[in-house]
Amino acid sequence: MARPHENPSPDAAAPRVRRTGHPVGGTVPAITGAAAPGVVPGRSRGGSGGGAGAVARSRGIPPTDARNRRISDALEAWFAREARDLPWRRGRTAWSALVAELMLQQTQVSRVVPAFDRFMARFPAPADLARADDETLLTHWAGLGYYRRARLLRAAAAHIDAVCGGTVPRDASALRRLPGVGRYTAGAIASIVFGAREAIVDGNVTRVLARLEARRERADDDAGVRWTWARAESLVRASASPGVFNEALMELGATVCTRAQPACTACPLRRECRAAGLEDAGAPASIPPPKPAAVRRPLHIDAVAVIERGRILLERRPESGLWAGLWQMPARESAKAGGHDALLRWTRDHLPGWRPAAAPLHAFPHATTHRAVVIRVWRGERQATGSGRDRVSSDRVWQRLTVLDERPMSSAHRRAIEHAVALLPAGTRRDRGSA
DNA sequence: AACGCGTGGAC
DNA sequence: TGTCCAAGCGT
Repeated sequence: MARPHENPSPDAAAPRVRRTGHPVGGTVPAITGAAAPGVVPGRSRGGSGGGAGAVARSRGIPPTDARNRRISDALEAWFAREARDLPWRRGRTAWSALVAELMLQQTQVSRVVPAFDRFMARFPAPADLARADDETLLTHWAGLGYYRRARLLRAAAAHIDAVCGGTVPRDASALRRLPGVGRYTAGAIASIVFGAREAIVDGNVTRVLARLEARRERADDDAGVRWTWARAESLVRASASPGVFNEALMELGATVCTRAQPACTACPLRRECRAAGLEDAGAPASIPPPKPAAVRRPLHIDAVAVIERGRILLERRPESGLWAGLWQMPARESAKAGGHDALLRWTRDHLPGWRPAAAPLHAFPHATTHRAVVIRVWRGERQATGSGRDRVSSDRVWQRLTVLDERPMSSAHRRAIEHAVALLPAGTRRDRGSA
């Protein structure tokens, strides 16, 4: 796991530092070691430092400031005790953090855990990823969804390799110039890896802060987003260690202040939480209100399983759109369900020499965020057209069934193929040597 | 600036 | 079971 090159994280071990019962308001040991070179100064903590802070204290700290400090102290102390042991928190470097953050965009931790170490082992430095071909790249991203992120990460790696001398930038503004790195990701890396006093807002933070201040409205719109970022910024200004605070805020949302059943009795912010004090029963769980259901457009996919001598015919999807660049069985796609006749016409044009069997082998639904997909799998039958070897266009391949996992595919299409192979006669599955 | 982009956990 | 949504970003 040691990744000795480039950007060792100053506070990689921060959550694990000894916190022998420091009460809220005490100084935070060691994690301020994140105040390494290049850190945005921000507010210094704990001491009786001169300047405006001391003046403010002598006149009485504004309530919001005191509250912000209580919140950030309690949260950081909680995180020091309760932080989960996650792969990207071990031996963290800026590169490993960048990989983790891209993978974690709109993706749950449990999905990323198995993929992360494989990816890092294959691409230990930006230069390794910058040179990767599509197949290798997407294979290592398989199952994570939102495959465009993989290409953006590769583009970021290429930028780092070519423009930044192989080193991940330190500033949020420089990080934001990397493909795939937006406001959240830049702030996360700048703060968590480099200790910069940058705020972050993700889904967890949005929910936690709305509950903390009993802000009942959804924060999707412009005003809501502005409010959330402003609140996050005021808290990170008060925090002892911005990176620890930011990670703790997300962790709280992921493990305690969850969407449906928040564990308020276990929450370190219970005393500060304004939703917890609301009259209506179960108030925190009702914030924010659910978003109205989005319409899912139907998509019907009729895939033809063309299998011979232990090989299956695969085609590559277009470079943009759904499942961009991934492999699948030759398939007809349409907004409305088509019958056998429609598929037969389609195969005449797109799959000469083959035709679909009379009835599908299998059919199953698959939902994406915006689509209600129905996939039907048909067995491909030889047409008696006599000619020799089929012409296979450049974006199609005969793929050996024994090494199917070499081809990056969506989960949906991989499942379709597994069904097809399982249901076919054993003879067609057998590999009869080379050819 | 609204929309497209995957997959599966949780309830 | 259907529904919401998760360490968002690019266009």
